[in-house]
Amino acid sequence: MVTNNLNVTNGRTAMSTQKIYAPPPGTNWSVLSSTCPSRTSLARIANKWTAMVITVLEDGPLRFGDLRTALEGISGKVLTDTLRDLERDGMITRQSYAEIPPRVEYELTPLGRTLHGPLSVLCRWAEEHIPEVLAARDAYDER
Amino acid sequence: MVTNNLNVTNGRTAMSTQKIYAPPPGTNWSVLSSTCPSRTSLARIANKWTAMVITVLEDGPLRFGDLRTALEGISGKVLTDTLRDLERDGMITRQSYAEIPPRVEYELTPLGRTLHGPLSVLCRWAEEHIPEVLAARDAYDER
DNA sequence: CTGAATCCCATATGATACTG
DNA sequence: CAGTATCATATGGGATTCAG
Repeated sequence: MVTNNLNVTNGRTAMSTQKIYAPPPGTNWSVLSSTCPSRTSLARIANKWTAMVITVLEDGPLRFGDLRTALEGISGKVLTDTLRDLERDGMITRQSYAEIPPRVEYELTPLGRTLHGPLSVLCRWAEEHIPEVLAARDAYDER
Repeated sequence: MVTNNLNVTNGRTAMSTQKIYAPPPGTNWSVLSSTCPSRTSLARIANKWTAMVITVLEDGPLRFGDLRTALEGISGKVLTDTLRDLERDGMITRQSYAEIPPRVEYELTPLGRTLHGPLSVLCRWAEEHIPEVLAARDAYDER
């Protein structure tokens, strides 16, 4: 199941969006506030699989199996859950074709595309700084 | 306990770092590869609490209690675990003062500081796009 | 055969009580 | 104050089974 692990009362319609999410007077209304809905959003995007999915989808739509191959090692369930969460949050679209064998394609939405830059930066950071991180781990564990 | 949830054989010393993490010939050696150590790194940084901790620490060292206050809603245990993981990976330093009452300060390392930009971008993205995300959720759930 | 739901376990996270 | 210990629960994730 796709659960919403967040301690926030959902807003209602898209129309009233701006009003609902305005900070109460005198409140620091940021991702740091436990009552701010943006935390739900941060939890979704600051996530290992999300980062990889968005990064991989940049080059165009991919079907389920291709994503699974690209994201070496992800299980079917986790990929399904991740994709559904991303679809729900408006980051990707899901296009199912009535064919045999079945074909389902996932594609970045404009919103999702705005996330690609930031997330790919993160992926690159991870790749570029492994040596330093692993060295730090070695040093730390040696004590 | 602080666990390492990763499927990677640790490298050995900092000296041999460059050799060990060179990709086997013909391999796409990226964060997408399940055998690439950078995944361990990505898992740590692409994380809700990590993003918030690094973001908050940018303005200078903070002590445990201040961090806990700033990161509204985090439990002591989780904050401890998160900080220890970040320290192990060389992102922050921990300075303990022999005073009563005790004082412990956490500070970004140069390595950690290189992460601040990318992660704060993510936090800001979350803050700026909540309306769109919540609207998308509304639309999705309405079906 | 592809995509995804189900079952089940490991881990992550959180609340609470306790200590130097 | 800054943790640790313990316990309870939520979530992540893999193996398997199911559906079209």
